[in-house]
Amino acid sequence: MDFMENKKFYITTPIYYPSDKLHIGHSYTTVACDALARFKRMQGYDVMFLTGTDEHGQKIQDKAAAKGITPQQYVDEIVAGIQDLWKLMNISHDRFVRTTDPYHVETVQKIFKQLYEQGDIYKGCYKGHYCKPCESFWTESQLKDGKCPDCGGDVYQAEEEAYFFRTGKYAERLLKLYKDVPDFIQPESRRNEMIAFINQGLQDTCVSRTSVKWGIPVDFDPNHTVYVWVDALSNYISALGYGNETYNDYQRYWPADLHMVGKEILRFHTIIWPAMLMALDLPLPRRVFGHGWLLLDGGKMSKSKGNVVDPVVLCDRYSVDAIRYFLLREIPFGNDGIFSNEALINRINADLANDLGNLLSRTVSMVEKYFGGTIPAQRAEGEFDSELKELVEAMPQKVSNCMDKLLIPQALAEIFKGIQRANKYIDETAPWVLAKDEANSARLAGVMYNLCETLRFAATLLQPFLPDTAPRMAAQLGLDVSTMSFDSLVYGKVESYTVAKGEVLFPRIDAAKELAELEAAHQAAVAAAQPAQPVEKPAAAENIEHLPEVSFDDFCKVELRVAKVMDCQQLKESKKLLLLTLFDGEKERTILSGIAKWYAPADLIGKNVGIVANLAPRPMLKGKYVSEGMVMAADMPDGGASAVFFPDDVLPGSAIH
RNA sequence: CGCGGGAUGGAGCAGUUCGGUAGCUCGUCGGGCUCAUAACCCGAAGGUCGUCGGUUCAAAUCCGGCUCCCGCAACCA
Repeated sequence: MDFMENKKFYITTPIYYPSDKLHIGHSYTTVACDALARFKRMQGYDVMFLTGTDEHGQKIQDKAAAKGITPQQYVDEIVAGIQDLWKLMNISHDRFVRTTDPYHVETVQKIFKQLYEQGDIYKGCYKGHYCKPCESFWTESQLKDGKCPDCGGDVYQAEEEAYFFRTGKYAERLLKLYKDVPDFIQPESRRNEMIAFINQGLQDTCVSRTSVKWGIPVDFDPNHTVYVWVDALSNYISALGYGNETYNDYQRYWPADLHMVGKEILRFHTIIWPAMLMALDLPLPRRVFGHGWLLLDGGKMSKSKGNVVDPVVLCDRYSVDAIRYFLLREIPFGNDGIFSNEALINRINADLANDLGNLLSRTVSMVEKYFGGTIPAQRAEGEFDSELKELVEAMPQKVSNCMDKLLIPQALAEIFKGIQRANKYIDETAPWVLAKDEANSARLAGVMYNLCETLRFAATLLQPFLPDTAPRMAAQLGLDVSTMSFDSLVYGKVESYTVAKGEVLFPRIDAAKELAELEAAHQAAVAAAQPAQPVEKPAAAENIEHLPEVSFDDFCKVELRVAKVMDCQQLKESKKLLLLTLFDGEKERTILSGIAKWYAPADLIGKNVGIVANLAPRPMLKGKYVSEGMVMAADMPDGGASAVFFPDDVLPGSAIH
């Protein structure tokens, strides 16, 4: 066992972008990493668990400006909230890197300079289109009809001088990497996607901006700031002290054993990041895992469905460990999982309350009742023992194997198999029958001992997943938490137990009542949104983004008019678009509107809607149609749209101001 | 023919590589037990494995056609 001591394990979460509060999805990623980190620590690994925040960029610059504070003030505030959340959720990160930390800045500047000097970064001219929300530059060919291919939002012409990283140069080596190290990208299905992406032709990556002020300056060319990739991805080594003197752990921990990322950023971690490291001639991370997303009931996040997705609210209501358990147990390996209050309550009741909590409760009660709290040394074996014992003894290795393969839900399932087997064992041995005859005392003691051993194994193995609960179990079992290491999982190692009944581990939730309460809260919210007598402050749209002020003259350049929908068709070529024929007071015009998901043609025909009348006509669907304007609609919280209607007595062509 | 994923008892999923009694969790119903958090244990009902056809002694599994759903992409000015 001693030679294990020097093995290290370096695991990272993505660094989160602090433009808004984090949601339950971020919690999922971080909790998964935390469980892995804690598990490895328990196994005696020298663990470095890194998380942090990616704090630069146009979006944050804008948000701060809108609030009238500096970007630094803005991110400081949000980052404090993130750190509070991790504290609440018992995240055991060893280090928290912020890309605004001076040491990180120093490292990024050094890396940038080195790559430039050796020719992997070159200066070019970017004749591109920039999308603010996505913080992305797009080439002409990438643009979709002049729109951002990611979000479909506005892009504006940006002809700026920029530095580029020669990603394309490393295409072959990347493909070879995927081939030589099959585990590099996980789950495996995603590897093929990355290969396909590279085979489409890798373009060089733009790595600087002159238009964004809130970023790390390129020290040898101060007009430029470093753009996201070199800045953000470098956190994984800057936080170890690579390129700076603040830390000195690079030799000890690099390369990373696991970069855990969401599937949406897997590409950057499996292409740009390794390419950068190749250019720097540094070792490559061993594994990048792209996990699935936590989807909400019905596919999309929707407050109207009564889903509470704020992790703080959930933790307050159901306890941190309950949420941790749900996240780790419910999301299948590499796939998306569904979050619903019902599933959450179900999991808590079925697994944590009924199986685990109740097993501890009934075991401790019996030891107190039959033996005054201490199991006597005189113990007899009997029928059913071997099956339970074998299962429990095999548990640590099975759990460990699952964790190595990142099968976290299965790892938990293995532990709960033991718990369920112990519940059955109680039924089989019927201790209450044994207790009736003093002659059975030794056998009864044996049964209690086996139950306590099972619970000890379970508590020990659950520590990484349920860091609050495991010590509470230990306390009731009379165990010292500090002795509960992975190595201590030898059946029979603990000689005896003196238990002490404690409070219920996980109170059972009355599902019907709870769901009714949530529904009531939802109804109340709906009622509040109705125009009550005094208008109450309604729930508001989230993440309101402001645009720069415009002059009245500029506003007048936009021609808003009422038009009547004469005809409307669902297009075969598109699921999202409706083809509208509108009478604008003078003539009929055609507009394609992306509201097909929310309106049937019959909902619209004959109605008066608001349109933007002087928008430049745009060819759509490969030029098959030309859209001459835009139908006004409000964004809905569920991602839908609500069109602007006018009463029938408003005449088509009427101007809107 | 844009790329990919999926369709299995009421719900959520496994099984499909290398054909051969269709399995798990939750829910439902019945029974048992009383140590325990109305918990636990056992049993039952419930599926022509999306559809049509092919190969085969035998197909959820292999082959082909089709339908529907979900991402992404085309695109929601």
